[in-house]
Amino acid sequence: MNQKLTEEKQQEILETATEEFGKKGLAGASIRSIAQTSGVSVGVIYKYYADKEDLFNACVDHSMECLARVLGAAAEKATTLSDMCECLIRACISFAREHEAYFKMYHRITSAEDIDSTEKIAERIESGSAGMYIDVIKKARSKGLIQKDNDPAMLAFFFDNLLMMLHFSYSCRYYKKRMSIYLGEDVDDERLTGQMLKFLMRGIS
Amino acid sequence: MNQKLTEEKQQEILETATEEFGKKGLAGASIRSIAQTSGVSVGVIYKYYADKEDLFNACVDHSMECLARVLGAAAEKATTLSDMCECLIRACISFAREHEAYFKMYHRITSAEDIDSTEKIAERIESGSAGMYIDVIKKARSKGLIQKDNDPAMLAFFFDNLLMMLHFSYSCRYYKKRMSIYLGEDVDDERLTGQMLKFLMRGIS
Amino acid sequence: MNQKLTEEKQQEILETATEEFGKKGLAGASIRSIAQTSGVSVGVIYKYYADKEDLFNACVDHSMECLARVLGAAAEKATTLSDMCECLIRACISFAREHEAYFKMYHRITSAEDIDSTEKIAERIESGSAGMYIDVIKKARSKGLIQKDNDPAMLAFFFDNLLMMLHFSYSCRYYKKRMSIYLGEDVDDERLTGQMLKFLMRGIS
Amino acid sequence: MNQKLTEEKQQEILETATEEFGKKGLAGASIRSIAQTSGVSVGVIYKYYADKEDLFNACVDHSMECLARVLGAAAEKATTLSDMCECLIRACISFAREHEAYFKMYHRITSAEDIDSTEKIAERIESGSAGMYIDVIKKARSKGLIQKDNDPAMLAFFFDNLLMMLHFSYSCRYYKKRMSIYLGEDVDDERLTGQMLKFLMRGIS
DNA sequence: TATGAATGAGACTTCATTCAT
DNA sequence: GATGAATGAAGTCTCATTCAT
Repeated sequence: MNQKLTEEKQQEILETATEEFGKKGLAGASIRSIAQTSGVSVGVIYKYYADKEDLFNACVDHSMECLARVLGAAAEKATTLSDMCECLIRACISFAREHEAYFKMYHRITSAEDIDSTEKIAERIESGSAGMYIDVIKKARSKGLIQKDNDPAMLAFFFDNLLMMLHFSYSCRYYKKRMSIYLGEDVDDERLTGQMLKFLMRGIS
Repeated sequence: MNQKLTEEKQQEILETATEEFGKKGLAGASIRSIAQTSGVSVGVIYKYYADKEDLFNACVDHSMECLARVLGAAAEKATTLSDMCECLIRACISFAREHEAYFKMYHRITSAEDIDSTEKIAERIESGSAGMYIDVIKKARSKGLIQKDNDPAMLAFFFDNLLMMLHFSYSCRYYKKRMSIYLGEDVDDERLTGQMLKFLMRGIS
Repeated sequence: MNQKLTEEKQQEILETATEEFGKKGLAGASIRSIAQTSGVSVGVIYKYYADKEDLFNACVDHSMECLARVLGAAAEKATTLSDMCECLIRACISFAREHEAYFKMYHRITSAEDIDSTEKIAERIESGSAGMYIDVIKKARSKGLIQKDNDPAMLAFFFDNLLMMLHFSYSCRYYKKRMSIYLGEDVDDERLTGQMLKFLMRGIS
Repeated sequence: MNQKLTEEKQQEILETATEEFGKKGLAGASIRSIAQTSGVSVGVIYKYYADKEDLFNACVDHSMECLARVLGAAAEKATTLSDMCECLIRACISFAREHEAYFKMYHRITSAEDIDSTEKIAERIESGSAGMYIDVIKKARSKGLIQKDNDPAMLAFFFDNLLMMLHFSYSCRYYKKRMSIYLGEDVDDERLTGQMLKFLMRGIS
């Protein structure tokens, strides 16, 4: 079996690791467990990644790329502010449902308190969407759709805050439970989308 | 050095542990490090807490009690919906600034994916505020301040979502950085409070 | 309660400790547990005994004194060899039944492999009975009750070996079970005494 | 140094551990010390054994197998009762001299007072020889070599008791010293064998 | 090149012993 | 003198990382 790792195997390692890190965090995850679940030897992981943290970072990158791709696509195909919001909400919900692991990973990143690169990672992940949201809102404001006394950056911030809580609510155990406390056990996605959209659009404009 | 532990020393252990757990999580934190930072021996921690997890839980309880006390007080002294929102926002910001550790701890709780008690903890922590927010909003709706087609539970959910992101933005490294990307390096609390209040009140009513 | 320990309390500590050491051995026993069971503080034990080993030794001494007293008394009141054997067998059985702890302690002593004083303790404990048994047998031999080609020391050795196995069989878990494998669950002491006496007397003479 | 453990190294661990457990007991023995003495890392021991107790049990099994093999062989090649006794005595002495550690281990087992499996272990170890000895004696009795008023089980019990004391006297420190008190410093094995055989055969028949 | 056994630092935890009260 | 909380060395065990095969 001394064959080079296939591309798929590498992906599998990454997915498995993302799952494990998302579930147990950097400290709690076990390299051996990741290797076993992926069906590779421990050694091979160290051929591709310098150490545990390196693998963790790779998982972060992988998750964030996927996430950005999906949300970016959702935002692009929209024409109006309202449209964009709706697309993003829907994308969030369906993607979070399907790819819990990525959002769990995202949540892990947000709790990295003792890693030096936290700020750099935040910069890398958040700048894009922040800029985009602010731009869209600025344009809407210049069109008179938004009152002048509202700060576009603030609005974008609040908007993204709601979006973040939304995807965590659909992917992380604690937030799932919390949502069920507020909205009951079986949330009607369609209804939630409608209510959130209304809340958002009223809040922005 | 065999002096009985003073009440303060016990508090110090709890605070130090909260800090460490907030920073590194349950798995990443080290009892020895907590003991050293608190200036006590390792053994004494096991006099007061059965094991690492027990200490972790004590930190959770301690943090959540403080948090509930402060936010509860803020909510109680308000009379109108708008008042309550403002008080809560202000309380959030000032408390998060002063007690980062408690909110970091809160954030740790929300990332517990592999602990069976996660749902129970969520229940314990979130039920109170959820009920209260929903009640207040229901009353406002029955007074005609809120349109009938809005679901009070949804509104409360969105409201609390914004509040959560607010305190994390003032206490957790990642979220701090993220806020600065949106709002610049030195956020004007007063201005943020005003903008958020407006956003919120428009969204709700 | 700052009163001097009564004589009874001291005895209680000794008995409790003997029980614990007999059950768990020197390494496995816990000073705190002994203190708690005796109803005294840990500190007081260290007033009377320098350390754990010192307490262990005191328990050894205590057990061996009791044992020697009982067996000595049994041997003394006998006049003939056969009489002495019977008295010793009976004393062994009844004493082992009533004072398991002392014999467990005895068994612990025999398994002390890494203590320097093992040989000294053996000397102290075994010399007396060895001398006595050999003397009695020598006398019997000079009376012509025993054939000349038998070595009194050897006979005494075999005799005491059987006696040791007898008391362990009545006090230690392993040996109890072992005896039940040979003799069935409920051993008839009277019958055992009779058979052993016959075996012994035949063997000796 | 990351060489795969050879079969011999594994045996060495087992032997070293047997030695250490025999000397200090389960509680007193140290895994680290066993590892060091064996010249392996601590971790490797946990590769082969789940925990300390598992290693202890492996040592018990190993010792008992060896012991059973040797004594079994000794018993088998004998044809008469007297022959068997002589063979067993000789096997006991020479094996105990050469493999003190196994008998120390045996002695440890007999002092396990607080382990629930004590009875099961006793069953496993003692049943075989008990059955065999009783059988042999029954046959001898049916041939008229033994008087009818003797209980074969009792005789077998006394016989094995003497055998046990014999091997402990040749392997355990305390019993070694005790034997020297009875028989002098340098015991003549040949003479002891002869005397014991006579004592035994007289006692039985 | 892939493997996975071996390594050993370091984690949690216990408990004999001390000593301020 | 008695107490029992505090100490901290030492134990068991885990797991990231290495490296001979």
